[in-house]
Amino acid sequence: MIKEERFELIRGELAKKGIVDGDELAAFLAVSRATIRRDLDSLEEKGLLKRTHGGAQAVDSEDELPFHSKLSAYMHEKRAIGIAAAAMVKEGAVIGCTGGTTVMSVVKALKGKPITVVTNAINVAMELAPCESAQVIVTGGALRARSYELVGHIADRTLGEFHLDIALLGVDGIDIERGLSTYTIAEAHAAALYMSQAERVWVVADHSKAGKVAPALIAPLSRVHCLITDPGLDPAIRSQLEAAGLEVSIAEM
Amino acid sequence: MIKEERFELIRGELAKKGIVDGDELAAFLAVSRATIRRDLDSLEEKGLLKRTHGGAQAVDSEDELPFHSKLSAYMHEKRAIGIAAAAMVKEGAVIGCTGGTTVMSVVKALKGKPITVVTNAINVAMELAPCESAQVIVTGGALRARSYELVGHIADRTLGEFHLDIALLGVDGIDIERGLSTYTIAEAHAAALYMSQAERVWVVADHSKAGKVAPALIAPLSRVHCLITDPGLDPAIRSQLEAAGLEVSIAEM
DNA sequence: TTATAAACGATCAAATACGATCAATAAAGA
DNA sequence: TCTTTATTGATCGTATTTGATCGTTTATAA
Repeated sequence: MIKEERFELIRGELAKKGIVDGDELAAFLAVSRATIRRDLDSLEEKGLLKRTHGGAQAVDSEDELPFHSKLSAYMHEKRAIGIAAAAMVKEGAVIGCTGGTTVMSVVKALKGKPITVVTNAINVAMELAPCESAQVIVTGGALRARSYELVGHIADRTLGEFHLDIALLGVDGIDIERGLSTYTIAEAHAAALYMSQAERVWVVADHSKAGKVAPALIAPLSRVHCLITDPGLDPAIRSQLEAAGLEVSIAEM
Repeated sequence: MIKEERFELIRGELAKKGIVDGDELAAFLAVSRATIRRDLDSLEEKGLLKRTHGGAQAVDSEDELPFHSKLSAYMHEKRAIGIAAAAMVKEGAVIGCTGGTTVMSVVKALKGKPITVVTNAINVAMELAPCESAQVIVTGGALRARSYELVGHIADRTLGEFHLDIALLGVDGIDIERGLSTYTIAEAHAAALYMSQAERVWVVADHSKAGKVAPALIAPLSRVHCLITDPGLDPAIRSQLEAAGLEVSIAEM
């Protein structure tokens, strides 16, 4: 095992867990703690992580994309949601992923897990491309301008060929009355299709989406099994959602 | 086993794993470590990998970061080829694109043109995603680890639904006798499929690919209409290719 | 606040890989 | 065939990396 190999594995663990422990890394990579410290120093110098006492933590992805950072709202919340949702995924699961920034957070946290991902979002696929542990299926279809989602009959047909354990949906609105919604018809159609193919439906969204209704309706809340969101969720809305039968999971931050 | 054969195998391992270990390579290729070191030195000089202590790692073909640019193999040539090939594309054309760094250069140069692109490479799709002028169709399929290409029956079926004006192929070998070749069977299969759907077949490759034969054969040269390469092409090989009926286009640099 | 345990940085010895050199072998040409 | 050239494997001293051991600093809890 050469140094660069360790670097890659450390980065993988970091992307998966967000924070890593020096002792765990030393055991995992079968090297001494001194070496781990040196490795973490090197990686920090490259700006790929931030040292902490006892280990290291991932740099916020906003640092990775300096010019996009301000555009992305609730960055910190989405990151926490991603880690929480990823922790709920069992090994070997088949997961269908829509596009959207919150889903991307989950996918980043899923790196390194042995799972199968079916997606119509090419940015999701790009994220998992370097990862050998996950099998990735892309639906194909026409690429929506200025988005990263594939739509049309090719996407629909491919999606129909898979059975999913989990449909992982990012939405723009969650409302007691109107259910799930998003901004475009094409995305709503794709989301509905994921739902119909899946055993369980998970929705990931930061708390700002709760109580909102976007133009394109996807499905009522009765079709959703689990919502993973951040601690900012209004307790009143949470009660309503849970009364409607939703399992609400709050990510730790 | 001759030197070039080892080079190909090393590149194959590198493409597969991203990082290779000197000892493993020595055992795998049944040569001494001294030879491996010399091989890695040669390959680094060509910009095909980056030496490290104990082995080597793949150059990051994705990152166009300035300080990585020098490491990318024949980067200057590929840019010139991309511009030249893009200039030959008429508005409204339907182009099928394989993966590979040279094809990516062409795609970058095609930005802004009103065309339709059909591709099984998600990095090609990502490149064109922000672009509103081009219509992009992604074939779908299983994502190959450490590559960005989609393969399998889904990709094949989708490709079969399109008629292409131009098949734009990036290859790893162009040989008078053996024709076009690449490193993996899956890529070769995809390339052959593009050819069968296309009116005209263009091959883009830097001059180092001329005279080379990679493990997986795609098709004989008689099926190719045009080769776009850089001025480094050996005149003798150029004559042979032209004698074989190929239109050889040399990019200005 | 103080005590304790853990992690840190600095340093050194051992292991490993490196580059340079040379002899042996294989391939190409006179 | 003999010579020339290129390539390989082995050897040497050097440089890098690693693991262990110090004393010191930092986090946690009593």
